[in-house]
Amino acid sequence: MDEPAETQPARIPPTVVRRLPKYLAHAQRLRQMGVEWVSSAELGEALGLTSSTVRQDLSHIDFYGISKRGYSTAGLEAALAQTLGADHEICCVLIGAGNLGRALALHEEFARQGFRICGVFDSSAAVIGKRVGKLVVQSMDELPGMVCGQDVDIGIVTVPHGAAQRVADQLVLAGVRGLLNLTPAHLIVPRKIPVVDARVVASLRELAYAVKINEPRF
Amino acid sequence: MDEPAETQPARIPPTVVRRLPKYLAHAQRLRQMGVEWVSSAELGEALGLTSSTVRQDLSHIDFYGISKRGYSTAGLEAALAQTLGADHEICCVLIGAGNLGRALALHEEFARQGFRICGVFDSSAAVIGKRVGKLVVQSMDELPGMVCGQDVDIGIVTVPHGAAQRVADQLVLAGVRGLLNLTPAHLIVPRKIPVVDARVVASLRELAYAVKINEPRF
DNA sequence: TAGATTGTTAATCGATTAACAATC
DNA sequence: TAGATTGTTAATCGATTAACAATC
Repeated sequence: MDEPAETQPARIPPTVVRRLPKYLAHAQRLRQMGVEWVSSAELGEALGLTSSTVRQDLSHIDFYGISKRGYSTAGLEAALAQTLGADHEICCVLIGAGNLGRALALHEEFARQGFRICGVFDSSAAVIGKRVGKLVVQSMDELPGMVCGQDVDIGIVTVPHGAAQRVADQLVLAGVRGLLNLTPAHLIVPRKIPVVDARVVASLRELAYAVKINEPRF
Repeated sequence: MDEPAETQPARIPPTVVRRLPKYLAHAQRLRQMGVEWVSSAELGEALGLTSSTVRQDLSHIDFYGISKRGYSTAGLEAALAQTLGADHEICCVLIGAGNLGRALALHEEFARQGFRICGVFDSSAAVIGKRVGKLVVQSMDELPGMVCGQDVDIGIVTVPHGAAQRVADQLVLAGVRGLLNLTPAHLIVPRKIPVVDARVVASLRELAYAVKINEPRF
């Protein structure tokens, strides 16, 4: 009924949100390397942006630089982690225990970055019951129980194109709050459920086009 | 010295290029399902775009729809494949034979879509010589020979953050024409070499933020 | 023919860059 | 202090949407 009273409810433009993880990764790395301060010009050079874009972007988070010194790497890291919600673990389930799915489940970088895979599911009897690291591939029937029992936030979809929409429906029904889509399909879900696409083949196509434009071979 | 005489040299805006692979995947699928015609409104609905965006996007490729019927799925697929260079095989090398790298090398979808992995490389003696499907992990010393011998277009980088820039330098030196970056690093390369980022962790962060904004839990 | 759907132009919207006063 | 670097406003640039004449 009132105006939003909390600090920082202001929504950050999508294009800026997409860059914030890059600043976070870079700030993390600089701090680990013992660098204490970084300027917008240095950040821009490291990430392929103008210093102007960097300052605009960082003006969206609750953190300020200091004239003549720049940004504290530790402070920047903390503020970005807080804004992005990277300061606590997030629980994910992964659907599709093919090569790609199993590799993602085993990818230590996810756990290091706070994304815990707490379940791997598949519909094929051939893989149900097999181990993937410390987990065992479960049947799709067990999905709803795990999602509501363990407060699962995110579903990662790594199934073939033809199965993708059905799996997305099951995940939404089970109650996940967002989907990471690694399939070629476009997933249709209720408006309240965000979907982020991470399609490697599409990225390869985009790259192949850029390569071709540079100096056509055919 | 002359004006560009070829057809279609006009450069397509980056934002459109990024959507073309989606149209291609969808047109492929529709054709396979036996659907012969599709309207801009249907394409938009299937891919989460307005019909206006669809018509604008398709105006950049050398293909025309027909009033009252829409676009021929087969014609659309062919024109998009031609524009994107998806009508011939592209040879890739993959650097980094960890979980993710091996999974990508084994991912049949790449081959199906015309991206042939013709070499897997790693700098760690522990994995050199091991099999990955039909390939054997090679030492980085053998990279330059393979790239120029086999006309390799694309290098796929799947190594840890700290090794990414060094590997990118080696790939560029060896002569690849574009890089697909799956590491958290931002790669700095000569202006003529396009880089496309496909960072799964960054995508997860973006998603986690969207989820948090929807209904904050913390 | 009448109606639906295209291709394209013009209007709106959003993102990036430039510029500069404030400030450490 | 003088100089460098921020935060922010204004200007530019590009992308999306709306509108509509052309046309099958």
